[in-house]
Amino acid sequence: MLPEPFDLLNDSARKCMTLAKGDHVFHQGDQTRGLFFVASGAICLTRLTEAGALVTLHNAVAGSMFAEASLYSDHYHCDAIAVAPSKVIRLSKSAILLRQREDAFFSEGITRLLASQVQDYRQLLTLHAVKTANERVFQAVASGRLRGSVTQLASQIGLTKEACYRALKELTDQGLLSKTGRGEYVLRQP
Amino acid sequence: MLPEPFDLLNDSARKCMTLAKGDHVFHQGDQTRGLFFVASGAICLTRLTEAGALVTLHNAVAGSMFAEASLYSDHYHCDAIAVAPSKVIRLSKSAILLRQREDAFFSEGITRLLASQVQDYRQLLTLHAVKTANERVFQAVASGRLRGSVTQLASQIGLTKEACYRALKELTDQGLLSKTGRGEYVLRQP
DNA sequence: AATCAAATATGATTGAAATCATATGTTACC
DNA sequence: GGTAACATATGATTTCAATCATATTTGATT
Repeated sequence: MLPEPFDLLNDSARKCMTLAKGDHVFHQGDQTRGLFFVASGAICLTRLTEAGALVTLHNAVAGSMFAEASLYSDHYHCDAIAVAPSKVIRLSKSAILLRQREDAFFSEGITRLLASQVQDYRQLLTLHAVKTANERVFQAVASGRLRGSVTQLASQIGLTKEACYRALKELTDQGLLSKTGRGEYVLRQP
Repeated sequence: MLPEPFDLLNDSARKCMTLAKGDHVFHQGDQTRGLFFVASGAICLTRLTEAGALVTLHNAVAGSMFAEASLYSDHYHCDAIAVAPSKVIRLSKSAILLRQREDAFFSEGITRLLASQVQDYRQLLTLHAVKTANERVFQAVASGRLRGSVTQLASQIGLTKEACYRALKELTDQGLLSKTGRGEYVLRQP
């Protein structure tokens, strides 16, 4: 359930929390107690800047983590609020830092996880820079991003679901994509 | 010049390379020799997918790094090509992996760097999801992204420079931003 | 001082995707 | 078996940012 290498941590390092919509996971300024995995629901991270503006930093959805950087600071620098009924797992900061010092394999696992997240986010940003909907959807499919629903793809790549459906249709008409029996889209082999 | 913790590496672990536009830093499939820092110019990372489509993974600009994840694989999984005359510094994979094993402070520095990159990319993606140009520019300024030129800001947040200039003007007219004597934009204090 | 490149700044026009609307198909659950 | 929720699908209309055009200002280079 937890992504590597956090699956290696024993149960005492994990604290499950059930949240109603609107509940805080933590507040800006709270002492850091660990990082989090979203088991279900969604968590929104917002920060009140010095100038008084509310800035959204991240919307963490089921299956993803948040507050990794809290490992290296004493206080959370944003609010984490459930935007839907959610379950999150807190991974103890002290347990992680201890394990990281004692277990090189675990430590490398964290670095590896973060490096692959960086890669993925960069690719997503690059994808967002593609101007036309057709080309964007094509690149997204080509890089294997269409696994869940079209709606999920749409929100990932910064288009509406309608625009995605239309692009998929046009790309199929142009022969760049083809649809399998099970309704999946794949690249057309030249 | 190099970001922490790579500034700690001694000279023998750094290899400077000067590239003409179009030169390859490495090819997909090459043995990994390290990760890279872009001193000047710009490097584009592209991958040829199994299905034969060319996907851009990242555009690395001056001051940023690329191929961090190559630390954990034997072969580069993309091409890195200079899109302008560039200087890059290669940081030796073996030196990094060795140092990482022997120096906990160095190892933590890498994790810290990657964690803050993850944070930053996430925030940028969140920013890209903001629908209107005015709100997007406001959030960008509120989170301190307007340091360089407006043109740089524009490409970061996925707008044209014209749209940015217009948004800055409208936000100023609305009293949400104000312009300092030196032409800098700051949040209007309420 | 002259020249060139880039940043700043706006106006006019266009176009592509968002929005709104609607219909059917598919699961899942009481 | 009914209905509620969501995914798929596509047409009509609107809107906002992209594009194109142009001018001034600033900064660097010779």
